[in-house]
Amino acid sequence: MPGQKASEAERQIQILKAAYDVASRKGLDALTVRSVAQRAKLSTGLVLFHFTTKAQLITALLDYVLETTTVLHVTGDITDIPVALDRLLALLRREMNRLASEPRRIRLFFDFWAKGFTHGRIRSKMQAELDRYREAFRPIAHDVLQAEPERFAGVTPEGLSAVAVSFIKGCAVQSMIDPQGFDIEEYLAATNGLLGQLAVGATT
Amino acid sequence: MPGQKASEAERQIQILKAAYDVASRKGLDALTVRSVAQRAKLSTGLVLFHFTTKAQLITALLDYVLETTTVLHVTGDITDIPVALDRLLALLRREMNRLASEPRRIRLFFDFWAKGFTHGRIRSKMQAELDRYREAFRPIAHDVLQAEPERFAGVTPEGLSAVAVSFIKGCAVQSMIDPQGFDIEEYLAATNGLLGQLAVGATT
DNA sequence: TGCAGCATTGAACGTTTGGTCAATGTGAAG
DNA sequence: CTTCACATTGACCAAACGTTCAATGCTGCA
Repeated sequence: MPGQKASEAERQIQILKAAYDVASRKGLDALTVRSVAQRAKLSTGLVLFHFTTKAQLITALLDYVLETTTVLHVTGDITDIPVALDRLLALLRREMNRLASEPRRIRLFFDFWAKGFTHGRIRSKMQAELDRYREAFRPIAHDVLQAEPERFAGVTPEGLSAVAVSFIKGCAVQSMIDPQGFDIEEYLAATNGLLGQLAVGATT
Repeated sequence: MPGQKASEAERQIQILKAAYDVASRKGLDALTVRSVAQRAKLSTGLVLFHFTTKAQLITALLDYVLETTTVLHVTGDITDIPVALDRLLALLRREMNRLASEPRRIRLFFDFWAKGFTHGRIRSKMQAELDRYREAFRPIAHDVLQAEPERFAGVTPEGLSAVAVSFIKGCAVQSMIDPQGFDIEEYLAATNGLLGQLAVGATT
């Protein structure tokens, strides 16, 4: 039964959510115009009526994922931590917890990341997103270095935030493929032992 | 013109190399029985005659990639470095250089990694490979901790090697998507600043 | 030389894909 | 109520896919 109209924006969101559902569960390879239509309980034609082409649907889905996933929110409870290095470690902990708490979301993120190898449009979006993410670490990295300049001589805020981001993404690589064997506390204990102890001694 | 026989092993290798060629250039999505056959200059039928099914060809390609790519060789020139922490840093440097020198190989590695999200057989192989890789870091991590036990109190060899591997894989995440903007020296300077300076002071 | 066994070929098949389109129903305007 | 713009449907298409298979040539052995 054709008909049953809905506003443009509503339908777009409905379809996007269905696409997200399919892709986050079964992977981007399983993202089919038909599979999306089925999950949204719409016809295949309607999906393409609103997004014109599958490529545009994928691009829209990527935007949706980037908007809701990777943004680094430095919330108040972290800003309030007095010692800069503790702030950084708290941020690392929270980001690592996200890996465990929303694995499907982040798997989809990396699914797009891998697709970026061969698809220029996707690559540039992922590249920009990784840059944004690293940039969000910079203020805290800056504070850490300023708190103990003599200790971290030669380390730039850019370098430190790059290392922090690499560390998190590397944890993701391990955690996505082996969620069970991924032990956050072990990672944090090692990181803390490598960086934290001296700092605690220096600032107290 | 049918005929033109070759030994079983020869053909398998020829086909595998063609498969590697296609997958490392265009990605796993472009790995088609036909594309492999075309690059190997064989018929489509012959590819499946030797590998029975596309899934088996992919599995064989994964084995081939894992055998030739991720193995961590701790060569003599690194073993000879006297200070343990310098050994670790040298190893990190060499692994990071690999990211830049064989990007296609490593991109294919991560292409498989992403496919592992949804394919159990691939996932378990990748998981085992990541475990092997981390294990290869353990001896050096052990040396580092033993050289300055009071400095790294509470850090286990397992924890340190896990952090080292995460760092490398995280660099890969950045480097694969943005080879140009990836600055090895900046990463190493930051890492060295975070870890190395104190150690150098302590051991000289 | 002739035969048997197997590697090799390419056409063919069934399925799934992204995309098109005439037909149909819906909701608002007149 | 009629009309009209348009959201919606599902059948349909061509292309590409993995896979099958009868036919065809090699090659080593008798």
